[in-house]
Amino acid sequence: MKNLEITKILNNIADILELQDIQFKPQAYRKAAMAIESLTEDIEDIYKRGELEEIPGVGKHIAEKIEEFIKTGKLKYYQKLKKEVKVDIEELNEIPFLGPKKIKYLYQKLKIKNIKDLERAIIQKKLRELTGFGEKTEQIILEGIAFLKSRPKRFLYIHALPIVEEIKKYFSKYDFVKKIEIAGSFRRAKETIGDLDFLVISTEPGKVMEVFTKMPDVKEVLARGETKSSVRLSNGMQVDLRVVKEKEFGSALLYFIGNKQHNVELRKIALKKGYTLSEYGLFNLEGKKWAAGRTEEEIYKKLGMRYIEPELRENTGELKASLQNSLPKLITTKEVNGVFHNHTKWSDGNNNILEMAQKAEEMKLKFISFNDHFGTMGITNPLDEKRLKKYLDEIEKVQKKVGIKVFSGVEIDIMKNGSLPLTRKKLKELDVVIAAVHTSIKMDAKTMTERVCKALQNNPINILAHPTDRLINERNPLNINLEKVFDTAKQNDVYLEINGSPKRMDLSGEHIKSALERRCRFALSTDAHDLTHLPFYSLSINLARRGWAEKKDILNCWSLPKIEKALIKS
DNA sequence: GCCGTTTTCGGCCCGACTGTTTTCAGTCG
Repeated sequence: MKNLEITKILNNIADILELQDIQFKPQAYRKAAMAIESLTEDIEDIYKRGELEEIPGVGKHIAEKIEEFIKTGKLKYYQKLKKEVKVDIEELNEIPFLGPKKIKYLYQKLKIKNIKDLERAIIQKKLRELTGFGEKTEQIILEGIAFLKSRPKRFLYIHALPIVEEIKKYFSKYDFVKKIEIAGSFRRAKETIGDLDFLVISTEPGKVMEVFTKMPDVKEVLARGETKSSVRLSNGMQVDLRVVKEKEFGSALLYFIGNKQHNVELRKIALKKGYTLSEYGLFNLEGKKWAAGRTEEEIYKKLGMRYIEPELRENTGELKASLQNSLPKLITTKEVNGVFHNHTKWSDGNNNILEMAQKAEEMKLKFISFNDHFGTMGITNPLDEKRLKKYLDEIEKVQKKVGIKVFSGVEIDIMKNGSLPLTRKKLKELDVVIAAVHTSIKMDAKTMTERVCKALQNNPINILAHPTDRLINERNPLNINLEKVFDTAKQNDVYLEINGSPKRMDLSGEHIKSALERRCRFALSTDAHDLTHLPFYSLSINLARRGWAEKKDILNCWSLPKIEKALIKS
């Protein structure tokens, strides 16, 4: 899978071209890079079908370059460019507030090629002698380098959630704050969050800036203006806040929620319809007369579009769907009747079956499914055939004590050769069979794909758990051909798990969308190992929404009789 | 370098903040 390598190379080319003052080409390369990054399919497969130029932003020339890289593993054009510029643009461009213009100037004047050269020059106080640079710039760059060296990885959504709540609460006590709303990738419910973007309505922006930069958890004020400021919290998270007028709130929300590509395309649609769109509103091209901006709905409507939910704003077809009134009706928490894939003390969970079931009932769910480990992974205290029988007995007892449906089941290991460590007959006695790869995770894509597909074909499996097995910031996804797995799952009536465990978040929204296009169906799960993990199903709902899934696509949203019927394997 | 229901040529989203200037260029989102 060369998608990420190609993405990186195209972005690097864009950086170099920008350094060379070349107009518009950098944008073209970046646009193509972004499209390739968000592909869920292996770009080599697309190339083999001769469909590279179907990728938006990829034309004849970039397609040729991708082809060369796929065939030879190299790209002569890129190597030529790298020789021309001589500087380590990749590294230097990562430093905040240092862009192509300054990098170029620093090379011309001081022959600075990398971070090491740059640090040395600053220590020798050489930068401040250059026009356009001063002491302050030296300091900012030094801090940028320090930040880069110690920077945290992207934050998990679940880690950002309490911070968002706290900041909202903090502002609610000031009467000069009429409204505060979170935007950015958090609002789009991405699995990981780079920084937080807040939007405030107030007629006294000065006061808002004052209390924002003085929040108790602020470690550093990165920028402070009249209507816009940025701070860094003590945990390293950056928070941006902007104050707007009531009339601008909708347009500002659109702008701040993004994503960038969605905004760019939306602005183009506005231009085509005779408007210009910015964070200050929608204006008629002629006369610059204000046309809309109070709410997002109003702006979309004026452009002849349906409202697009933030989770869909990734420029992956939502704009077209909105124009054509064919947007999906996204699922809501209310529509989810229960959760699959929960662990108890019988394997590696912290609570017993009754406690978990009672908690689910308290949460007003209509069912819970227990799927303790079965197999070979010793560390999880897995069930064996002897304990399985007692486990099932206890589930039966708990069923009599609670007012919700309790499904029995296991999470069973898919062995290295694609077999399962329990017979077909025994598996069919369970309500819900969840299968997953847990061991021998370092396999080449072909072997891994065959392993998983074989398991799905030969066993009565209901749900394939965490299909990529990634752990955010900790473990890369499996080498696996997901498209093939999706097709095999579809053919064998296996539901794909949408695992809401914060570090897993697997499948991702992008993958769900791709699986949906292959007519797959899904099961939401918490992968709870503790009572307190049960609410994680809301994270799986985020993923389902980002993946365009509707009620009809999600097993958990159906009626109990329909679910029971769907779980019976022939 | 890409793209097309005004187009195969001539456009390509738009504005705030900062440091270093004395009106602006660079960077960021």
